[in-house]
Order: sequence, then structure tokens, then C-alpha cells
Amino acid sequence: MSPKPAHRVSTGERINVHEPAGRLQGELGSRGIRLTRQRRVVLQVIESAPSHMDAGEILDRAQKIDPDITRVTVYRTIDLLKRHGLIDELDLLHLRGHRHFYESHSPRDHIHVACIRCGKVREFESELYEELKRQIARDCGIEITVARTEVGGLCAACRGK
Amino acid sequence: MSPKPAHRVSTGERINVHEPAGRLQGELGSRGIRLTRQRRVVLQVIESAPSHMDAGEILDRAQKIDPDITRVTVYRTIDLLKRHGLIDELDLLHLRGHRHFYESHSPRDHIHVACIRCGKVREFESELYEELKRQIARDCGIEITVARTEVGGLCAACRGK
DNA sequence: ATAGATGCAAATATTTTGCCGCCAG
DNA sequence: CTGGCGGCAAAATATTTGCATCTAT
Repeated sequence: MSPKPAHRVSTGERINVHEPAGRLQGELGSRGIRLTRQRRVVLQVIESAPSHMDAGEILDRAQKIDPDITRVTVYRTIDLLKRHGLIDELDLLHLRGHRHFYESHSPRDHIHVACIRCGKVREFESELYEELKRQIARDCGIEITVARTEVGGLCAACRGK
Repeated sequence: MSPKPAHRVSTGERINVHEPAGRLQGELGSRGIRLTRQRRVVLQVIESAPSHMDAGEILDRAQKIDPDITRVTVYRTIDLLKRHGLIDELDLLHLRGHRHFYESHSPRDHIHVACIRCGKVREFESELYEELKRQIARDCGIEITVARTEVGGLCAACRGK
């Protein structure tokens, strides 16, 4: 680790990662999982993300808050969150290479609708989707714990061009 | 390439990759795409697959038919088929690591239903799914060209244990 | 004949692991 | 205290690319 105090004093520039505890932090805490300085930062980044991020983007943002966070820690934290079902892993139809994208798991599943030309991704919720999942559960005799739907095509704007 | 005739004589052991032309071969042919010996083999492997395969498995099977086929050719052929929308790329919820799986694109989309414990994958078709896609297309103003749904959970057999 | 394919090797990209010192609880 | 965690470096995977040669059409 580079020479710097183990715990920096909070400055005006630095975002306070101790308060308020986000949802992910709360979930992990209540499960008795150790909350390190680095984890708090990664959790915060994932929760406050404007959109879906891959591991590299999470790392970049985390390092802006605390430069000492390493890529390995990001991967290990992602893995931790996945194992606890707190984040979803997407690949957005591989429209942008083979990267994986992450987002905080929302209470209600949503569909990712991506434009294959401009790459814009929209989230879409539908009662029909819930119904479909119930049908799958019934017909396949499965107790669904995770569902993921990604749809690609040309959005209206790109079609007009 | 290792020393061997450019075109081996067909033997009892070797599968004839020239006849009958599979669907993929036909599709590519009708689009004026060059059908090389290697491509024929890879296409045949993908079409005759018992299940979803990743690039490594496709390579292994292809090399059993023609040992000279290289990994690079497999990747390039997969890419070709993807670009032409002739195969689908799945990751089966990353249940088995971050590999990507491929299957010949079927006329009607199907959902992949995977058990998170035993790993068994079942394919499921549903009119409800078609309806959902129509809803998405309408509400999001998108012209859908590709759709992928993967669902995971505990199958009946695993739940009983 | 010739645009486009393949093979090879090397470059990239991405993710995981071993080991050791350190810290949250 | 102490078991889990983070850092570092290296390994393991996975995929792509440059270039020379070959081939399907």
C-alpha cells in the first residue's frame, strides 16, 4: 500500500462513506459480514451508480473516492454480493464486448432493453413479465430465485436515421 | 497447417461434412459467404450439438472431425454467425463460470430455465413470452432483433433433497 | 484471379489465486 | 485477539489481432 495514514481524516472533498449506510451495507451488516473501509466504498459506488457498470468502471469510481482500492478487492466484493444475491450480473447482450455489468438487485425484476446501434439501455417493468415467471415456475416445477431478460433491437431514434 | 492433404478422402470414420448441408450452411451460402472446409465442420458441430456449448467445447468436437481446426477459426466463425444473427449467445446466468454458450438460433425464441443446484437446463417456450416481447416493442418503441431470457432456481428434484 | 479465410504467435482482456501482513468486531 | 480481509504479484482463462499464406468461388 502506498504511504498514507490508514484512516484519512474526512475532508470537504472526500465523500463520507460511513453515513448514511446504504441498502447494501445494511444487508451485509445484518448478516454479520465484516464491513471494511474498502467494501463501504465499493458498495457506495454500486448503489449510487448512474447506470450499469463493469468491474473496471466500478474500480475507477471507487479509486476516485479512495485511491488505494485495488482491482482484486473490487472483484472479491462483487463476488461477495453475487453470492448473497444482492446484485445482478448482466452482459447486456454483449453489445459492448464480453464485459459483465452489475447493478444493485431491485425488489422487482426489470427487463433491460438495449439499442444495438446507439447502445442506450432502458429498463422496463411489466406485470406480464411477472405472469410469465409464474407460468415458468408452475410449468417447469422450479422455484425461481433469479431471472434475467435482455432485449435488443433498434430504438426509435436510430431507426429514423 | 500440419502436413496432410488439403482434402482428405472420406472414410468410414470421418463424418462427411459436405452433405447434407445443414441449416446454418444453407443460410451462409445463400448470403454469398464463403464456405470453407473448416467452417462446414464448425457449423455442423454447432447444429448437431446435444446442448449448449462454449467455444472450447465447440473446438474439441470440431477437432474430432478435423484435427487441423484451430481455436481462432472457431472464434471467428462464432463471430460470423453472431453477426448474421444465426446463433444465440447465452451465459446461463453464469452458473458455470463466465463462459459463453452458443446455440443455433431457433425460429421461435425460448427461455432457458436452469437449476442453480444441479445445473440442468431446460428450454421453455411460451405465448406469454411472445406477448411480452410485443409489449416491450410497443412501449419502448423498439424493433426487437434479439431477445434472451434466463431463469434460475431450484428444480423439483433438487428441492426434494 | 482475387477477396476473403486460415494458421500461428503474440497481444489483450478479464478474472482468479497464493501468500502474508493487517484490521474489524 | 483472531479469523476474515486487502494488497501484491503472478497465474489462469478467455478472446482478439497482425501478418503471411492459402483457397473458395
